Amino acid sequence: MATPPSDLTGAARIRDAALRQFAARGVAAASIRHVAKAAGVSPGLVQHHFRSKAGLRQAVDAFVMRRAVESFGDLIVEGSPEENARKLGSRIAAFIRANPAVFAYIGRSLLEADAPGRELFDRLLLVARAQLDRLLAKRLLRKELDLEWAALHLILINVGAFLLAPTLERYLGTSLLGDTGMGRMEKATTDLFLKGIYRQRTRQTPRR
Amino acid sequence: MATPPSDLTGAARIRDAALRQFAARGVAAASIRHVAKAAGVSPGLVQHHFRSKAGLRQAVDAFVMRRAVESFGDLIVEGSPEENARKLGSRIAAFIRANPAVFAYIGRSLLEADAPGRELFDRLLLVARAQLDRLLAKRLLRKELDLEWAALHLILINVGAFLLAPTLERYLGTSLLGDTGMGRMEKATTDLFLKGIYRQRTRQTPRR
DNA sequence: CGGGTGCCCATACGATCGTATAGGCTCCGA
DNA sequence: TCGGAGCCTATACGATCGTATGGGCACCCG
Repeated sequence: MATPPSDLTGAARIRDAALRQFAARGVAAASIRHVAKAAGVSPGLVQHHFRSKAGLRQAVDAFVMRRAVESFGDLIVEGSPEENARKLGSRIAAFIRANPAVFAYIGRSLLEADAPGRELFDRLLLVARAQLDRLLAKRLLRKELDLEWAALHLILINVGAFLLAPTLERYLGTSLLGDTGMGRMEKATTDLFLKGIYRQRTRQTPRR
Repeated sequence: MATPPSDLTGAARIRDAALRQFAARGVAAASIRHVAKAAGVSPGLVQHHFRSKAGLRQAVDAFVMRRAVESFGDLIVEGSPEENARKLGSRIAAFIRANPAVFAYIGRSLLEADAPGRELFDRLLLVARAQLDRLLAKRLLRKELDLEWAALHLILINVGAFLLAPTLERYLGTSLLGDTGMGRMEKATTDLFLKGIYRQRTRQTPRR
């Protein structure tokens, strides 16, 4: 109501409402009329600014990608594996905390394996792969690591957690977004990537 | 056309078609008319056997639950962490290979956090937790491991992979269900749980 | 032989979807 | 002053959804 400054007028308000509706209901289930009502405008205005529903989704995708790139584009690599793992983990956690709707939308979008969802996935994967490549260049990764699957694991765990957030929260008893819930997930996931789940063996590492 | 034997007449054929359609498109997006066409019957017959779409979903849920329980109830634990990780991985892989549609539907169902989805999740989690508890009793797990999140990680990676299967397959270039695709995912995931992704440090690991 | 009980199909109804179209309001420059 | 451009609303159309209803056809028991 308080007419937030510049950006949040007109199309931007619709775009934000669409992001939230898409994330909450899924792109297919969120109708233009829903989005319009959530944004407090008429359905016709949605078509006016974005030609069609596909156009609206394109705008949302572009917005999401902008946020993702500016949040993960500048990760630096230095120090021990432990430092890096924790840094990556806390960076992801911070992004989720700051952009919960954006993150939820990413998960939804990947589900619908249509063209926009695929492109979003490709670009997300590029970010993950870039980070892994930097770690690889610093020789911080296991030698036989399957790089492609490692990137997928990163995405699956984080995105998956938010796709199933309502279910997970019921199980864990706390909000996934809260400080305690987020911290716990961050630590568990970081430890998984760092050490796996099994007891450390006195490595003789018998090379296959 | 070839009039499949006994079970696959009438309602069963509709139920199977519904399972596949629900898994592929999501429950909301798969219409009764789609299901009917996939089953080769008229839309009216679907209502006749299952009163409504909710009734149809109930039938599918019951069928899926039966399959899941009979497939994971008897996991045994023995041997080294490596053995156990590989055994668990291959068991999951075998189930997925044998029941791809069932597994995909489970993922979809978890997404919709309604009552059937929640119950499915609870029972799935029970299986994962039971397996971890058995590993714990054998002292095969890291001491400070977050057991609840470890179970979630197991589910997230496997379920998530299949939720995003079409997208992943395009990226990996092979079918997730094929021998090569499945084997690669199995190995990568097992290795993640076994060793994480980072280079093994020259562990001084002073006992425990 | 006659009537009922399961399968199965065809049609219809109201709601909601995406989209097209036309009309108002405001504001600014010629 | 006035006319066009940009934002916004209202209404209408065809398609598709879930569901209700009624009618055929086969088979079986009286």
